[in-house]
Amino acid sequence: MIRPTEALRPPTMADVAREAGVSHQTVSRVLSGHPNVRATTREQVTAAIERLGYRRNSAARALVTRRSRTIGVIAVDPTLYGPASTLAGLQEAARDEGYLVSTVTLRSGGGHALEDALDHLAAWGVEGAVAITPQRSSVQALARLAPPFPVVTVEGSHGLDIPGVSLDQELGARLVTEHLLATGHETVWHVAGPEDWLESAARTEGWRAVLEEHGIRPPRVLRGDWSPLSGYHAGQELAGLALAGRGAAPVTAAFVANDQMALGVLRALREAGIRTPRQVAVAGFDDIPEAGFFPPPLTTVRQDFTAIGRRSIQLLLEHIEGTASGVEHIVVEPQLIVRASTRSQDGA
Amino acid sequence: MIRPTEALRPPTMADVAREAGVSHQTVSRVLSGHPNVRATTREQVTAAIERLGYRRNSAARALVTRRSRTIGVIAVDPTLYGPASTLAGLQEAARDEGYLVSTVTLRSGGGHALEDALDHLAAWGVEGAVAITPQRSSVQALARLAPPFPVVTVEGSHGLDIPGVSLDQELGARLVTEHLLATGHETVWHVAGPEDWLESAARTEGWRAVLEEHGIRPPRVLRGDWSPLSGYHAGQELAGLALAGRGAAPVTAAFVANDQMALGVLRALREAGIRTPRQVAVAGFDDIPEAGFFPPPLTTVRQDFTAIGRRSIQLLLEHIEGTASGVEHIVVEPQLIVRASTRSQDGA
DNA sequence: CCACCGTGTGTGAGCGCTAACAATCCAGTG
DNA sequence: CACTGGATTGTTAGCGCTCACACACGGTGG
Repeated sequence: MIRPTEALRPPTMADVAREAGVSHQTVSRVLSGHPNVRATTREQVTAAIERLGYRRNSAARALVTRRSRTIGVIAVDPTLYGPASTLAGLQEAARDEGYLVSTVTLRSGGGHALEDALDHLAAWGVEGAVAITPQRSSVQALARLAPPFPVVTVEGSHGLDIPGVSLDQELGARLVTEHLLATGHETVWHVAGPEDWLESAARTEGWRAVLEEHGIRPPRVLRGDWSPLSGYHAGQELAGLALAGRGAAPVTAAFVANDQMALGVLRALREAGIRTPRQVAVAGFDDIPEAGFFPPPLTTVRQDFTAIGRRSIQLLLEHIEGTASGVEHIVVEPQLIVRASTRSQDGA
Repeated sequence: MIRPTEALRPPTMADVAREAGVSHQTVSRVLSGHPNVRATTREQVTAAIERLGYRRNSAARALVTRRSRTIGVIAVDPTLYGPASTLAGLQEAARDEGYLVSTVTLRSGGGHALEDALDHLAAWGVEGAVAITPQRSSVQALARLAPPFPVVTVEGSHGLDIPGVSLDQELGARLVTEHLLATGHETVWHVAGPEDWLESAARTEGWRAVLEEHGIRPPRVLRGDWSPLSGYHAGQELAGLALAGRGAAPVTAAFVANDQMALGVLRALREAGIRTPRQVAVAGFDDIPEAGFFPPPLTTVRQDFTAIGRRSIQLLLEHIEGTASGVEHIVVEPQLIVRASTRSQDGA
């Protein structure tokens, strides 16, 4: 049965010292791998530790060293695939570095919630924090708050004076858009994410830039909230435009800002009797595990979330150790994954 | 710019005491809401705290109170929708109770990884932990390990001597199976999850029980690994059976153990030219956000992950406070969500 | 008028650890 | 053979906080 060990208080360093017949300082030295300890002494101490089941008290250590060896993570919606994957990458990286990761999830993205979260982390003495705050408002709040420890952002440092790691969203969007144009489409429609999200803005920007470079006037941007339902609504609108004939730009290709919305778009098109990719090609962003099994399998942009997590921990540690070189922005490259939803264009 | 405050060490309680012209103990009393402090004194102290930007040092507090006010969470694959949602629920609940949540993710589910994770948490002095370890092997390892703090499981306490919270998986499976039979199917096929997962076993059990209660001999169980791809393979097998004609039990309905695999099954059926639900009805489990937009929208079982998270924190705190009444198993009820993938059976 | 009590406040000890310094030992050196 | 210096170990002083206790004060009751 799993219970706390008897109310006996756990052994202290002094207990180990007594058991091993040395001073507590020697125990401390053994534990921290100090070189100047005779091998035999070291063994005695190790044996005593083993025998007593001793474990260093992290609170006492933190008190005297002023280092909690804990870092905080602030995540907005860890239910979404992206944040969840980043989180997982972060955890692993931090643990490898000997840090404990404490996570705080934000109910809403509001500036006040973020302040509370930072407070919560500060109260527990984290040495630094990673903020997975892809909303513009959150990042601005972060820049304003100036917490008592270094903060690194994930997907949020654009143009602000905060170090961070992000995927090259714009490049991802460019890859998709170029791909669609190369497949023979006259133009590419776009279903964007929420306006407040930096990722969303960057994706829209990449899409727009490519079209303009090709001398194409970008069609009106449709907008969703990342959810499949919002994609569905956008899809209905696209379907209407596609069927209405050539009012404006022809609807033969759409770049949807994430895979979940793309699923909704696909559904709406199908319901309207529009075939994908024959009549309208659709591409997404994220490469969620389901994407390869959508009807049809979705062309999308893969993000290396593990790398992002790892890099951000690395960057944060540099700031904690004070070895950071200014305000750095690390950019991770995305990868285009071409699947059936954009293949074999009708008129190509 | 976000940086640690100057190398000046942060103010201590003694600083506040001096500033307010009282003793450090009075400051402590104010901070912990002790009643016997004169109102004017309290105000002076509060003002001094404000002025200095003072903050209690949690390490010092933890050292003397022997309470870290931190709880650990061990999660297996926080990328999956279920664990991620549970995690989110946990976080919120814990924070409301004034606890910090430290998460450790398990690379693999192996017993050794779990031991490492517990060690990691123990090293930081968590007061208790929630283990989201839906695999049988993990739970068994947990039962064997007996860590120095209370542990509560989520989806893992079945039959073992560990308190825990779980969804009534069996009931969920029963609801689905009953629903499919009620729609007129002669029998229901089943695509199970990995054998090692308790959730998978319970779902299979519920399905089997219902069939047997109806005097139906359960068909052979197909098995996947929760991924869409494995569902796709299972779907191909089902499609083969469906088209081969009536060798054994007719394939007109399938209960797939999670939504992601169900997506794969749907795809395989579609590719084989089998219509859903007209020829084969399909139901899933989890109600991931995408489920309502599958082709066709998926009948599934919804789990209230937030409730599960909340209840498990509650249970854990009871064990930490010592007010727990034995080894309790809390069961949360699932909800059947009927959508198009099982509606309008051909022969009904 | 003094023992008694409750309220408000201060004092001292110590939580378990690390860092700085002091002490000891022993080999090598002039 | 005292003398130096590195290796090894011990001693002491806190880190910042809470707990237990002591103390001061005014009001009661006998």
